[in-house]
Amino acid sequence: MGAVATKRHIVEAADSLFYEHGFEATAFADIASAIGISRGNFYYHFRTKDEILDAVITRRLERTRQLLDSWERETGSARDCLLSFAGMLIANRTKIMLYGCPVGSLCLELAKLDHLALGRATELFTLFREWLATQFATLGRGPDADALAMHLLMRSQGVATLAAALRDDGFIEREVEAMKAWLDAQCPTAPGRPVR
Amino acid sequence: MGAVATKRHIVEAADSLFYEHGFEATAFADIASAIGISRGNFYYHFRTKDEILDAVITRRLERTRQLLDSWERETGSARDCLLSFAGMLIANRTKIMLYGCPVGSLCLELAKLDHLALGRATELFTLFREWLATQFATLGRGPDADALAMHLLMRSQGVATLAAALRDDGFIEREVEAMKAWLDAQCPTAPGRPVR
DNA sequence: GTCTATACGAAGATAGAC
DNA sequence: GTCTATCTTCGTATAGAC
Repeated sequence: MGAVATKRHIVEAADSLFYEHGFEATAFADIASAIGISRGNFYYHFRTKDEILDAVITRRLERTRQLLDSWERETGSARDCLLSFAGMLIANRTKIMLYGCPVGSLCLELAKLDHLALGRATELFTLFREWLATQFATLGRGPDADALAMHLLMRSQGVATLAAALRDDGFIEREVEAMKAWLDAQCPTAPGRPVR
Repeated sequence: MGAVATKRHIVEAADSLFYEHGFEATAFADIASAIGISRGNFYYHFRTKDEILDAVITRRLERTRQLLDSWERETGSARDCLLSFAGMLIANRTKIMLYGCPVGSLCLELAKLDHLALGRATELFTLFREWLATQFATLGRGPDADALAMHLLMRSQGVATLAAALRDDGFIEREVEAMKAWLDAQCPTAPGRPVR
């Protein structure tokens, strides 16, 4: 197998395992056995575990950008973009009920470890934050755009954490509905919206 | 030093360290050096690390019950009780910005570790959930009491996680104000509330 | 009750053969 | 590039002296 392919396999497996079991709890042996290589082979591609973490965060940033781009391409309006964000909680609910949000849980773990990579992991939040703010600004909420983006991010984090703790999928559905109702109330130009 | 006192010191130190650095990342050596005993002395009081975790959760449950009781004693109404809950995010904001919520972050870590103690840690959420629901029921929101309690819990979790990731204390203040405004809108009998 | 000394295993990291 | 073998450190846990 080529070096590029193996390296990609390592990062893909590490990405999943860091999400499902945490960064610290994931050993090289776990990643190695998941993709069928030896532990020793690791160090040809990465010198330290921190380098793998950095590659995982970089991969997540790239994939998140692609996801946000696809939402913009595939939906007709900023309002639909915001609904796509809320829908992510439903689409990923099986894993969220088991492991929470991959971004939030990683940031929390790195914060407790006082790990230098926390800043890079937080970029994932910043990416969502600025994209969401852009959508709200498009909807005429320019002055409040960032606060509204943070509020929506906050709610997604709360739903993910509580769903993982209580293992309750009905809760996710109810809160996503409430989130969409809140979004409707924030979109002054949306059709069918009751005027305040 | 007496056995009871030493045992209490161990649990107190473990409680703090599990919160600040995580359960797995905290070694016996860390707890031992924090309270000035030897590692070996540990096993006179606890046989395994899991036993310490159990004692920590039990301690947190007891202290949470005391906290909720004190809120009921010291405030005049169910509405004030709910405001006390929201105020907890302000009172503990320094630590929340560094480590998130002690309940949510512990549950997330135990979920990823597939640890048996997750159920016990979740009891902490259940304790808050039922107490909050009781307050909402007192305010005449009986049919929605549990959903309202879950919504408030959800928001507290979202605020704590995002505050820890972004290390932003202004964000906590803004979201707590929004939380209080939401609470006002949920209290039909509260004085000064604008009627919908 | 608390200590020192130590056994044991797990995990990150390295060396060198193929 | 990938492997096996090995080094080293660390962390849980145990044994036994004081």
